[in-house]
Amino acid sequence: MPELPEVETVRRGLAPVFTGSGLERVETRRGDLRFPFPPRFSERLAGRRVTALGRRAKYLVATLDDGEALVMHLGMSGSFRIDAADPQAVHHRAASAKAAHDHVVFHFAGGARVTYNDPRRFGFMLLVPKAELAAHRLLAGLGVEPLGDELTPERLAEALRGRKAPLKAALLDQRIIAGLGNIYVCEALHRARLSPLRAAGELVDAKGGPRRGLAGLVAAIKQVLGEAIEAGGSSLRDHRQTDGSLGYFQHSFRVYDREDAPCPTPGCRGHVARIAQGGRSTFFCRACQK
DNA sequence: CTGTGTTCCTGTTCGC
DNA sequence: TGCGAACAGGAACACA
Repeated sequence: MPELPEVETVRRGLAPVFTGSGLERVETRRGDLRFPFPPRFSERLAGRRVTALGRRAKYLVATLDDGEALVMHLGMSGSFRIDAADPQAVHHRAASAKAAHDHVVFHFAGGARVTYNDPRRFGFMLLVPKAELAAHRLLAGLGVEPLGDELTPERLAEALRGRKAPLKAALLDQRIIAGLGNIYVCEALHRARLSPLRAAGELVDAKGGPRRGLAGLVAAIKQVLGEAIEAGGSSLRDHRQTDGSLGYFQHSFRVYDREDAPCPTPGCRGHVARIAQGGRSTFFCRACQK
């Protein structure tokens, strides 16, 4: 379930392993995921050390000691599994492993392994020279990171000015805010009490500044992502979990996948509706989201 | 430039 | 129980 909080959770879980020992060997079990693997992928990684594991939007970026960067995207169904060098962990893994869609295995010098599994193969891996990262076609157009200081009501107003697309579509657009997906857009709009159907530009005043409501949206986005990361972090502490996709936060969804449930907004008597926007499900409350 | 629809792929769930 | 249809967390790309 890789939106920003899930990718960040994965990053935190993988970082100690990736930056611990050098890469001894990397196996690919097929020639491509969404895209073909880069030429000589395994050879270019073997013997390298990962100096840092970062994240940009929903991309994981492993910086290598030779000036390249391994960029990884989980698509819709990608997940990583850690098999520690610890024999007990290996033993447990043997009982629960399902290797059907294991496409890449990273073998580290200390004996640890990290396996990338992706049934739908919408994920991909790239090798990009560090100096060209910012200009890479997949990363160059990305909008602001929603966590941290860059995302402000003023900045968002600038990006939404004149937009006729519905708020739902605008927030899913990675060129505006980088890292939101279907779940967290629904959740943030509900918390901000804004309708996903509203034209995005309506939240911007004539001078291009933020209207009332935009500050609330920014706060809701940061809040829901922050809470999700906290919850995801607590579930990833258990590395024996074979499927990195469960996270405790799914139990905290207020509207996502809750069609017909009573609206959780205090005092609201509405129910969660489900509509399609751009071919994807939107969950919201018509009564309190305006 | 902006907005919308299609497409990649497999697994799971739902209605008959 | 079986079986086809609908749907799933993303986003590049084509096109009006």
